[in-house]
Amino acid sequence: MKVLIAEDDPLHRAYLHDAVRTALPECAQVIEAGNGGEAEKLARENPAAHVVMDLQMAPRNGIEAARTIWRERPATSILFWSNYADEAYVRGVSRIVPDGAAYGYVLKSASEERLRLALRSIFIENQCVIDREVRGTQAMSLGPGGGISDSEYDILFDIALGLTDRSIADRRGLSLRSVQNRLRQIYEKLDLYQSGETDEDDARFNLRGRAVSTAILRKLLNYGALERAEADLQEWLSAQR
Amino acid sequence: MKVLIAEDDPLHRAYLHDAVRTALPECAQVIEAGNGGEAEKLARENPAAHVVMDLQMAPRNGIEAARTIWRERPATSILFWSNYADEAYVRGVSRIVPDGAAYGYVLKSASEERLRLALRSIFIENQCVIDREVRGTQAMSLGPGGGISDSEYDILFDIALGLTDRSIADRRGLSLRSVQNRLRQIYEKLDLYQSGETDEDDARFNLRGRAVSTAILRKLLNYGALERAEADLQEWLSAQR
DNA sequence: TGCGGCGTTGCGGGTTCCCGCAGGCATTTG
DNA sequence: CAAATGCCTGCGGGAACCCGCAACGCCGCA
Repeated sequence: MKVLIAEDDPLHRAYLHDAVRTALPECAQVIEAGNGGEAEKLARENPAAHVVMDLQMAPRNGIEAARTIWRERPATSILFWSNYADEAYVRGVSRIVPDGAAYGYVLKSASEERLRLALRSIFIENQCVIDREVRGTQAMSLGPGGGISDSEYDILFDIALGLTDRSIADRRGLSLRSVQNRLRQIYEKLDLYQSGETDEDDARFNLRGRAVSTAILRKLLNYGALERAEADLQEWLSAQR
Repeated sequence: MKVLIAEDDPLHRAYLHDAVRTALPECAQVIEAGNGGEAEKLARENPAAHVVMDLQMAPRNGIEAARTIWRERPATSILFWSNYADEAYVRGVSRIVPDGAAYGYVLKSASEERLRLALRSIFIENQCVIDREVRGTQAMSLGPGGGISDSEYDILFDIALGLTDRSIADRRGLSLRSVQNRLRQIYEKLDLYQSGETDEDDARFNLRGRAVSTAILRKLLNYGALERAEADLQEWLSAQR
């Protein structure tokens, strides 16, 4: 058994290396990568390796790396090891995991015990392991209240990227009016209709912009997700002309 | 001499503790805090302590903690130790440092040698030390090209928060038209007028939203900065009625 | 004293955004 | 089959946004 570690912080990398060694004595080799690009290369060279992946790395982050690894080898087991349980990360991961692949999501704040347990569950038992707090944010996004559907999520990205209603309609294959309806639903779910509606001096906020800022503050959006969305957008733009 | 360490990651905290011990043998006591709130409390209890501060912490980040510490003791020496040289962080720090205070900004990716040197320079020689890459982003923001002035920066936050032109005018004490002029300058400096102006099919982008997304992608804005801006905004809103 | 640059403000317009209203189509339910 | 529900679409209008143009005050400079 081989394990590939992708993590840019040397301290955390060493810690991980140690945890893998003690949790998986049957592991013959531990390979280390310092960013997403390296991880993809090393995964290609070691086709049987399991992967432990940090999410925030530069210049190529964990989600992009995982996407290309899974594209080449859909059966790979990947354990994501992240600082945060933000919805943007959780959605980003759950949206790229192939059917049948085993994966896990544990927080860096978890105890070493939990980390070791997750390593064994995923790489030996081939079982999915999701950290408790992460499940919490997952449940919240599926609940009836603030739950934003996938299609709404897409359009949230579009306005976060600064696209026009017209462009969104083109891109998503909808009419202009439908885009606006979806926007309205998003505003609704983001609770933008309850601030400053005391008497008549509303109009404090531009709904479009306010949606983006509250999405960021609620961690539905973050830098990495926006970066990926921007890359997709550029790709679509150049395919357009 | 006492040194207060504020850093939420245990691994990094231990590393820092070690570095302080070896760089400053004359240091009698090293105090550790796990987040910004703790740091403020411990700084209050140890009025003579120098401070080493991580920027990204939860629930209270390094900039807020530094702000209150400096408000109570403007002469405190603070060394910021951060993962990133983003303009949002650099501006956030340089905007709160009091006159005459010694401070430093060192990246976590710097060698331990550099870290030790910075520790001695700031806490013993009372000298400012700014990491090379950080100076780079500082210079870029002051240069003639993409340099965004402070007043423009304020308004960039306002649109990122989703405020209306009218509200921005009220808040900043400007006329509506002046706000729009400043917005135009921001769009100019963000290079929003060069994408998709090939023939006539422009209008791909909503300038207002596009400004926010490119500001985030260029790291002029980030979560922490937006969070602080939102808090300021709420304060102003409640002072308004 | 006069001149030119800079920032601010007002006016008017074209465009986009936000939304109420109503009609069309598919699926579900009694 | 009829009614109901949900989603998409078009129309129209009021508000906000983006901007060209022009006037005014302020400051530095010859």
